[in-house]
Amino acid sequence: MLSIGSLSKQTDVKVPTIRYYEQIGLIDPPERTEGNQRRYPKEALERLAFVKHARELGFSIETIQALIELNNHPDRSCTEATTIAQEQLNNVRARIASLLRLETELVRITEGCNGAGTVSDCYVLASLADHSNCKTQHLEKTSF
Amino acid sequence: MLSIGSLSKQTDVKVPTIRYYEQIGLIDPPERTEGNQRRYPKEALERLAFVKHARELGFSIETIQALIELNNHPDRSCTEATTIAQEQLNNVRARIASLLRLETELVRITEGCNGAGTVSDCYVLASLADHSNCKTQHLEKTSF
DNA sequence: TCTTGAAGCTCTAGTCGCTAGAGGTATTAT
DNA sequence: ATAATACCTCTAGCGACTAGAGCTTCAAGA
Repeated sequence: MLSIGSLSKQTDVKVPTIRYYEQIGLIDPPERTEGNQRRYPKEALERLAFVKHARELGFSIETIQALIELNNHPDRSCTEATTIAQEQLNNVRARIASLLRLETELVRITEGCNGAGTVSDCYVLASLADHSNCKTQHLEKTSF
Repeated sequence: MLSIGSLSKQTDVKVPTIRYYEQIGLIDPPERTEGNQRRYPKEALERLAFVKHARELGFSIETIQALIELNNHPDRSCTEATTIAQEQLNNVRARIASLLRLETELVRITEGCNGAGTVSDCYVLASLADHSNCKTQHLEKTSF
C-alpha cells in the first residue's frame, strides 16, 4: 500500500492534484488508515499514469473520464476509443494550424521594425493597431 | 458618441468583455449619460481594436497593458515593443513545437488501432496507459 | 406623450485544471 | 518521548472571460 506522497513521487503527479482527481471522480477513493490517511493499492499507479499521460496528450478531463469508462468494459468494441483519439488529433492539428498563422503574423510584425525608432512610428505597435495589414485570418479560438 | 452595444458590434468584442476590460483597467472608463450608461468617443474603437488584435495574436492581458503603456509615451524608443513581440513569437514557436510532438504521438496511437477489436486489446487505450512507447517527450506545459 | 421592447446597468457566480495557504492531525525515525 | 515530516480538510485564487438575476434607461412607433 502506498501513501499519497509515494504515489505522487512515483507518478510525478502532485499531491493536491491527486486529491483533486479523486474529488472529481477521475480516480477511485482509496482506503484510509485509522488516522484517515489515504492508502493506495499498486493498481492506482497504473490508473494515475494513464490519466497523466492522457493529460499530457491534451485530452480534457471529461474525455479521460469517457476513456476510463470504456476501459471498464473490456468486451466492448474499441471503435469509440479510436474515435476519441482521432478527434483529439484533429483538435491538435487545428491548434497547430492556428498557431502557424499567428507565427506568420508575428514574424511580419517583428521583422518590420528594427527597434531603432521611437514609439510614435513603431511598426510593431502600428501593426497591432491595424488588423487590415494581416495576410492571414488568425482567429481568436487559440486556447486549449 | 457610441453606446457599448455599437462599440461591441463594430469591434466584434462582446459587451461583457468590454466591461471586463474596463474593470481591469485595459481600456479607459468612458463618460456616462445621465442615466449612467456608457458613451464612448470614436478613439475607443481604435483602442479596443488594438486590444482585440493583440489578444488574437496571443498576447496576455498583462503584456497588452505594457504595450498600451508604451503607446502612451510616443517619444520613447520602440526597442521594448519589439522585444515583447519577439518574446511572443518565441512563445508561439515553443507551443507549435510542443503540439507537433503531441501530433506525432497521436498519429502513432490512432494508426496502431483499426477499431476492429475489443477494448481489452485496444491499442489506443494501451498506449495511453503506457508512456514508455512514446517516441517523443511531450511535456505537460501545453496550455496557453 | 405614452408605451413597449430592446439595450443598458451592477453584482455574483461559474468555467477549467489545477495550485497555494491556513490551521490542524498522523505517522515515522531517532 | 520527541520532533520532523507528511498528511488531512477547507477555502480561495489564477486567467480571461461568460452567464444570469434583477433592475433601469433609452429610443422608436402609435
